[in-house]
Amino acid sequence: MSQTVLIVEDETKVAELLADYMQQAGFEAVIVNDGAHAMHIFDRDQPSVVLLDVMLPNRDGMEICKDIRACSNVPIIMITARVEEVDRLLGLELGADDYVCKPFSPREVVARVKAILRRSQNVNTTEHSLLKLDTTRYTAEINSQQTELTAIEFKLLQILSDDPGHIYSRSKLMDSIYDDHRIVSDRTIDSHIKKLRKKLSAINDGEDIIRSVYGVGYKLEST
Amino acid sequence: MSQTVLIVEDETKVAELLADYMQQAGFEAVIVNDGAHAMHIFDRDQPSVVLLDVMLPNRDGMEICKDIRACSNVPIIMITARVEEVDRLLGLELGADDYVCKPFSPREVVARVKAILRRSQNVNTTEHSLLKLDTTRYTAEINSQQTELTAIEFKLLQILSDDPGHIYSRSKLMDSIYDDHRIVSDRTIDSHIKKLRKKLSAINDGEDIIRSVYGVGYKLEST
DNA sequence: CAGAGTCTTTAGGCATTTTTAAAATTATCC
DNA sequence: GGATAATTTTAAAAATGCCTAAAGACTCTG
Repeated sequence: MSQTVLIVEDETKVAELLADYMQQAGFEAVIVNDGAHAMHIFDRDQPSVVLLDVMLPNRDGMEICKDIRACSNVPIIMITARVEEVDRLLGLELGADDYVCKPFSPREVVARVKAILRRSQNVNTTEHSLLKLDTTRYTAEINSQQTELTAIEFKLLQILSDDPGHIYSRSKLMDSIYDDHRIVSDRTIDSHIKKLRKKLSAINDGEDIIRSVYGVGYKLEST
Repeated sequence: MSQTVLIVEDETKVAELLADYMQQAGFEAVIVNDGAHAMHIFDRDQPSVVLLDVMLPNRDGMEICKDIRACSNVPIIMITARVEEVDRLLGLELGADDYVCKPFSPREVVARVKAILRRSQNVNTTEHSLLKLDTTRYTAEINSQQTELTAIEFKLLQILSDDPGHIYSRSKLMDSIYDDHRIVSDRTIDSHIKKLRKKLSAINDGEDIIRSVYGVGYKLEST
């Protein structure tokens, strides 16, 4: 059930670099290096996100963007060579969801892709009745009691609370926390979970809402 | 106590784009996509600025402008599709404070909004429970003790105090300080923060109201 | 163009967080 | 219930990010 990223980019090096990072992040990656074929592949593969270079041979990225928008609301991230161009593109109201400038950090692109997917999928996730997260403050609230979380603790909780009951493996949690594909020990996750549990119990009458599932991973109680 | 921008614009994409940028700049953004409801939302939310598209369904932007002017001096920025139209609008003396043409650069709009607020806030000082900022003097006051700030220090403090408790990343602070997309070292922000802290402590019994959040950024104490 | 003030960068020391490793506990399966 | 495998705890190591101070760069002003 892996999600597909369509990469429309003529520079092979760049395309493969992106593809590599996307795969590391758990996506399937499909590369098209020629504007003329982009729509065909798009129709065939029905990707979850499109990374679209503005400068392309045969067919301009902006045209492709419009064509996609004519038939789909799939998130589109435009890749452009210069910062100043972003403003111009924005003005054109092409309907892209985000913009990235070259030279970009692949990690950043992965982060944006994840962020966009999170946004577009958040629409139908129900909020955990008890738990509220404040992204601007990095705090968690249960029954109007608050606690401050570190960056990693917050992200971890954010993912778990995206879909309470869903069991996330340690490696999936790692992938979601780090935008680079760094490898850390499974025990690292345990360690963060432990700290999270401590902080959350403190504002929840000592009750633990994080459950470990033997041999699988962690989940949030799904009441 | 973040400031609100009311965006009256029927094209969803454009509205959301603007809202996004406004939020990045530390404002709250409210969107109305139908001229007929604009006044109602205006009364309800009491925005600090209004971005108003001229062409709207149901109710013309110019009429709305007049209605707002009938009951408020809030800054209004009109958005129009063609340059030539600006001249015509100017002739009508609608009472708008500024005009922007499509296709516009969102950054430019943000800059104009900030500029207008800077101007109009000259009169009333924004105040944190303890902290008062005087935009005309670039001074901060705590318990009737004052200190003078440099332009950058002042803007920095202004952003932080917009929403105490909100953690702003260094890059977000940079974006808010500079209207061009200039990139400076993260340490630069630290350096300004350091100077701010020194000046603020001096008028606050040595207490520091700026907190750093490891791996995230800075915030103002939110008591 | 010199001087003053402001802004930016640099680099070493310090603080916090993150990661690891190893021991203690708990769960699963037969 | 005993053997095995996974999780939790603990504590200490490693990594990362922050603070400071001082120096260099820049920008005004006269």
